[in-house]
Amino acid sequence: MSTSIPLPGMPAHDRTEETPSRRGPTRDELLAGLNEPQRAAVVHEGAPLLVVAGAGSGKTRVLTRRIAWLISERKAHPGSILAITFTNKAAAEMKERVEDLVGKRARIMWVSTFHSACVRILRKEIDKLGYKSNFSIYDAADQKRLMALVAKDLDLDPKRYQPGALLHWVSNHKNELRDAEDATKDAHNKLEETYAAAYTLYARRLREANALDFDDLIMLTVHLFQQFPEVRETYRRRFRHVLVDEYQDTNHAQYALIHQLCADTLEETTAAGDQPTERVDPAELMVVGDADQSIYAFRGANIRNILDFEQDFPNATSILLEQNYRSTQTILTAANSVIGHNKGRKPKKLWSDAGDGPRIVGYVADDERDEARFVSEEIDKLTDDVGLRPADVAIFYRTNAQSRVFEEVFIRLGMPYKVVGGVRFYERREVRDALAYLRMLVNPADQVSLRRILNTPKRGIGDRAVECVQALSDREQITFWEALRRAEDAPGLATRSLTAIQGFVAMVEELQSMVDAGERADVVLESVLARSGYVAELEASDDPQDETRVENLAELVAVAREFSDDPVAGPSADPTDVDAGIVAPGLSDFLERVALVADTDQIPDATDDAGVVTLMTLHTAKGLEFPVVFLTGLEDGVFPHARALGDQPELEEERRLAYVGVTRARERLYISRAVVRSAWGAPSHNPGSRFLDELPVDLVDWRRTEAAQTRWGRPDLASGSPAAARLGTPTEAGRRNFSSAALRADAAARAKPAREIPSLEPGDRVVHDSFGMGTVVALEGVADKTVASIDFGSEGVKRLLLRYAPVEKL
DNA sequence: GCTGATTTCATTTTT
DNA sequence: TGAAATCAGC
Repeated sequence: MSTSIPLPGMPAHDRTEETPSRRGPTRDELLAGLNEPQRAAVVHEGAPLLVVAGAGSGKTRVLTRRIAWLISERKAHPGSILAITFTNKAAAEMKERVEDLVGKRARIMWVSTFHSACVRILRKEIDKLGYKSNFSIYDAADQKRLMALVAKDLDLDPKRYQPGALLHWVSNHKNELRDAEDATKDAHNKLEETYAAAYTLYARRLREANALDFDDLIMLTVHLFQQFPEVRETYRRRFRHVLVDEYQDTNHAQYALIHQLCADTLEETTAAGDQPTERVDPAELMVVGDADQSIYAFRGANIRNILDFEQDFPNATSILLEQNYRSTQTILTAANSVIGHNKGRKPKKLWSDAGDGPRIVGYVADDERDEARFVSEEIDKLTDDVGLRPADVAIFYRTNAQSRVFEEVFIRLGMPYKVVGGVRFYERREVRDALAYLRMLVNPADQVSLRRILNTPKRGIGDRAVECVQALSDREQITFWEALRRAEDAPGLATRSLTAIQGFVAMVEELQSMVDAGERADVVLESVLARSGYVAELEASDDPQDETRVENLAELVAVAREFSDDPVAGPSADPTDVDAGIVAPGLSDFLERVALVADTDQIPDATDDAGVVTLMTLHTAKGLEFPVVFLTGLEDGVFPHARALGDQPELEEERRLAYVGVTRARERLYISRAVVRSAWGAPSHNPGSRFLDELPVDLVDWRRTEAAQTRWGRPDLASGSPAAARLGTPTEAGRRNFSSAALRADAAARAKPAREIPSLEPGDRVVHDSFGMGTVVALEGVADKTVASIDFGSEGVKRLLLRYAPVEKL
């Protein structure tokens, strides 16, 4: 396999096709409509550059114009540009926009996600690390299954060591570039030793399966560069310009990768070695991001990367983009005010010259259904009075589960909507099954996929048979697949099972010969579905769910067909791959695309779904904007989430999430909460979100407050009763916000008379006679019926009736 | 080996 | 509340 990357300029063939009619854009065109700092970022030369881009400050514009500028003005070869985004969708958009500016030659740029870029590199180089280049890529569900197997093999108590927790731990290590060996060395207690053991076995199983998980893609690329400086230099020579979007969401491994490619001083990996590799000047680096929008710390993103950029890359400069082109000043002031409560952030104040716009509208609902009803009525009003379309409206919530109430109420009221996210297409059981078939055809060593489909549909190969085959594979040191092929050698295998296995092996081998013959992905897929009896089983079923399953599979076939038909879908789009012998997109290209591309985004396009309201979590909302935004469920325990209440860093992340939510709105922002919300069956009484207290009072027009509910029952919805409105004004409320702080104190006071019930609020530290120290997470009920959910750390979260529970406030 | 019943346990998730 | 995972019982 060809391992060297042709240098920029070497593959001349891509230029021949270029349409000479299209003259490149002029300097003025490239800089048109940019403000001063934006312009500075576009034309910046030399030292590493950090662009701190507040929400809506036009960062995508800066990125695309800069790339166009590099190509057009500074004569950079497109092949020498590496631009990293966090989603494939963003990558595709950026590529398209640059192409619009400078023409087709932009196509050979590497505009991709970290993961795609790494896969591309690893497919060429991974043999150096002892893997085969047809490696499988395991997603979260595969990882979980594999880790569950590992835990079972190690005889770990599934209560104490949950696969999810183990994986999280492993993932953290990988993100820190620490392999299983490092983890084992650093294990200082029994617990860590067990975790390290799980990591070790998990890593071994992955390797045996010739599979990488998402974290491996990055970590192994970094390891590759560290262990093979000459490979690294090849890529350093190639990429003269590196641009990274959403830099605040990079983890350590990703940072290290960038550092490998762009830093001036490389750690002394070569010093110990023999022949010093020839040094290459560092690439020009520009990173763009906004620390205030870092909301993926829970997944390993390290906000320090952006905060410490100037230390990490000496003589770096930074540019601050504060002018916002999206929202009204009211919305920005609210956003600035909320985010201002985070500590240790670099000061940044968004501003706009779009005018103040309408005030923020607040609403306190009786319960979550009432909240949904309010939202729906308000949307109706907006469409009638202001001429907005439902598509202009987005509804955000903290957790996916909250979408259900909206769906129920919207269906009843006839409000058209679309939920984005939730159970995704590629996570559906039938889709995963089908993909598992395809993956094991390409990479038979892929044990997780193989075992997933071995008995799906049911063909009489049960646990017992699997154990026998596993024993054989262990004894003979062969892969599970090899063991299946030699099943007749497996002791203790029932004849029945053996026949079933042989039938399965024959079927797979036949399908594999299709793959080897280079058959199209959709054709292979259809054969798999037919030959395996998978579709037949679903069609025979009378479960209505199975009907949609068949439809989903048809959809998957359609996706595969479209992919196979698309001449630029495969790696052949990159001329440097042509000499590697890869021509048409094949099955493995399809699998790669599927593994690395999340759902082809279902966010309604303004043009084709004009009549649909969009519902999504705050996380999915990042990067989007809507004329009208409803921020719902603003309750302590919901948003901020209960798990974050007792923890400062997590609380700050929640606050950034709130900041992201608020800044999605262009013109109108609604904030709402429910006094009572049914969570997991039992209704609970939630205090208002502390973020509500952080909004400037005069910016919010409270249509209804909690006081309105408790004192007057059904409120006047149109504009708020005079009394309620008065209570919402700063003067009457004693210049306090009408939400949590005041009301929490109120509730506590009213709860007092009963007896010695401690007056608690979420976040309070308490001590319990037998559970020890804990943090109050939530409160339900009033007076002597108050039930507190208290997190006792390792003891778990307990729900205690305060009247009896021996708890004491600290 | 397969099935219905019971039990368990619930963030966010660009890749 | 509801989905998924595990467990008896056939």
